[in-house]
Amino acid sequence: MTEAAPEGRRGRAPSIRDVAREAGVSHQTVSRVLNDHPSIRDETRSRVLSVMTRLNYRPNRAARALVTSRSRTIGVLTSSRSEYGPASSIKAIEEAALLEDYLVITANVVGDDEESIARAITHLLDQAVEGMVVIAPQVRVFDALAAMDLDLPFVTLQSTGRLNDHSLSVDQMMGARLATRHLIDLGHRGIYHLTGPQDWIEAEARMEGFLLEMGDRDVPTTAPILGDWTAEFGYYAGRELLRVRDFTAIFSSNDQMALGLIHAIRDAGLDVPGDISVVGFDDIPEAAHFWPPLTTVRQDFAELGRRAVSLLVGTAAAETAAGSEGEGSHPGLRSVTPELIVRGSTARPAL
Amino acid sequence: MTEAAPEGRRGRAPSIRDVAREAGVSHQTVSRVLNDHPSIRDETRSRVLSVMTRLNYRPNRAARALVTSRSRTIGVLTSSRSEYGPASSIKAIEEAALLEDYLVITANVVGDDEESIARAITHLLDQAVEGMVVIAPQVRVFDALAAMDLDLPFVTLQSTGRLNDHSLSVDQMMGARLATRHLIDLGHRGIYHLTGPQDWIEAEARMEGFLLEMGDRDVPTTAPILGDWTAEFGYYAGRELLRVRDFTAIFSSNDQMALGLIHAIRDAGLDVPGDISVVGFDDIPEAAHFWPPLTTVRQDFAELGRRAVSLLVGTAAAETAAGSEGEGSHPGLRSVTPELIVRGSTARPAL
DNA sequence: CGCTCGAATGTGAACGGTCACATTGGGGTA
DNA sequence: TACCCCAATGTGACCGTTCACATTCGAGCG
Repeated sequence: MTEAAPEGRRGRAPSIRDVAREAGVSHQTVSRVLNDHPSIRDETRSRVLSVMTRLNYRPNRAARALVTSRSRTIGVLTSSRSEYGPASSIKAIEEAALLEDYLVITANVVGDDEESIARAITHLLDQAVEGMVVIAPQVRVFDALAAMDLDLPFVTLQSTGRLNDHSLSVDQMMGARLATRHLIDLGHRGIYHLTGPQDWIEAEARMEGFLLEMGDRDVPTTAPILGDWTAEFGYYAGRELLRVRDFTAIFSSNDQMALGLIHAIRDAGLDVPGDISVVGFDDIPEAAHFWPPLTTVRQDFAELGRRAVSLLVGTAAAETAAGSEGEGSHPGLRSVTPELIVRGSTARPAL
Repeated sequence: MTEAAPEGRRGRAPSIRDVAREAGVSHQTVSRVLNDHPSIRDETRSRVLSVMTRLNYRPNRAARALVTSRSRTIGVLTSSRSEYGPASSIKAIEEAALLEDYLVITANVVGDDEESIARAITHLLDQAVEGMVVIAPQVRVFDALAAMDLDLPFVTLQSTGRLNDHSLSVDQMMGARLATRHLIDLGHRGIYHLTGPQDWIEAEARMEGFLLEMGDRDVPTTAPILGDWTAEFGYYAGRELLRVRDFTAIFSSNDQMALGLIHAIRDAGLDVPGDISVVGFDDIPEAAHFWPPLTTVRQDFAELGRRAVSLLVGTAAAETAAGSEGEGSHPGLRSVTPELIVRGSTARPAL
């Protein structure tokens, strides 16, 4: 009566056995074609392949994962996913992973408490990821990661003195030095630095670069101002700073805060760069059209993402193949050099 | 000799049967605990649960997907993934999906040719997604989707006259009308509109809103200028436009282009809003700190993402439960009202 | 000419869950 | 008291793939 189904099982997608039957071979032969095993006659292979396309066959990833216990999945752990930098890196990660036939899933750290960090990590673990890319570079995330002592390979896109087995980064310190050097070279001596949140590793690195460069050039250093990456904060920080005008330049840890700063400076009736020079960090696409166009440090987020994947996939492959080894491998791969982009927001200080 | 493994199988994660053995129940009972089946004695349940935590048991998603043939995965199809709007929506989608215990994977459409669109869709299909959210709202993507006539539920985050079964959107047309109305109310009559790429559905909707409002108010319309969403384009468009100064206001289809426009206007020695008023669209976080702060239309990207998930998960559930039904359901859910944010980039026209 | 070997293919058992269908053992009811 | 029912649990098959181990067959060789 109700045994309608014209062929195959009720709505189920065609399986390897359906293909096998149609092609007149065993299911194992089909499997071999899928994994291009060497000893398959060309004629057999093409016959199987043609049946596959005819039936619109798609290998079932779940079944494969089940038996191989490999998910071919990379997890990305991130906070601030919608910001330009992370978003660009994620995009690159996905594209690179796709080429290696890996799947990418991301988990957001919503708060910065232990629990939400753990929840995000757990989410990734539930998907049986084979490796992780950490873009949310709060120190706390690393602590959580360490505490769970899972033996997953992971890579962070931020430099960190502490965990340099895993780190891969734009040389933040160098970038900060470039920015600072530029200001000093222009003749500035009263220079403030607006940092990112203090538990962000990259914020720390930029601050360190700033302080080192100031020290090297014997410019008296000022206390860094702890920011939170937002334009909003930059604006208020600028207002505070301007109450005592003991500076002629500011190096902001990212472009958004620089934008806020410029806004505040202009609100105070002053000119950028006439009265005060501002340097940002990141080179977001809008930076070239700020008023004035922003001098900033460009980082190649996409490159970072691509390298993260190659490192991770490489590691995974190596681990499968042989015992663990080659920590210091990929020497040139680990650091990407940032670039100073000079635009209109910096000039020699007024006398 | 080599039968080392202290307990359990070689390195494999604990399975439902391991838990069962330890708890002295059958594997099926463990399964029932996992799916919280009603008829399980409290004592049994808690015993099983405690074994689970002790063994650090994690259900194997692949196995579950295999037998149920449900992946609990939502696919997001996107281009321009790193821009603020899409990125915000994606973030919200992920958070909402997580609550429903769904996994989110995204696929980027890299070019806009048929092939890369097909590749992205195929990628999602390979993961056996149960539904799709389309954020790359090029008309072409829909054509491709229609051409493959898969019976997946999908939702687009952009309004479209054509596919309104699936659409869910900020009322783009209304937003555009609000922006345009604001300019007209201020007294502007020479108003240009800078659109997004012509095959973007939302660009089209905004353009339509603009034209309708202009018509309603009997303001002579001008030919829209086809843009590409970038600040760069806004800049060059501004330069071109300024060669013939037959306007006093511009409504830009997004904030980035508005930024470029302002840059061009200022380069030409003119003032915003003194000489020319500019309105944007999106209200990206930086917009409040542009110089001048940008008048724009805010859309709630996150809300959109959340609703997309609830719609999709709802559909999936409904489809499983009963026959197809309720197309027009969720009446208020389908449209999110945008809001005009008036800041400093608009003013009455100079005489 | 019989034997070994390897290329090409087949067979059956996993993998870790869920599903459909038993199987128990009281408690309420006729 | 016999019966039925339901709550609580168990049993075995199955999902679609890969893995380990056959099997077949012709070529090369002593």
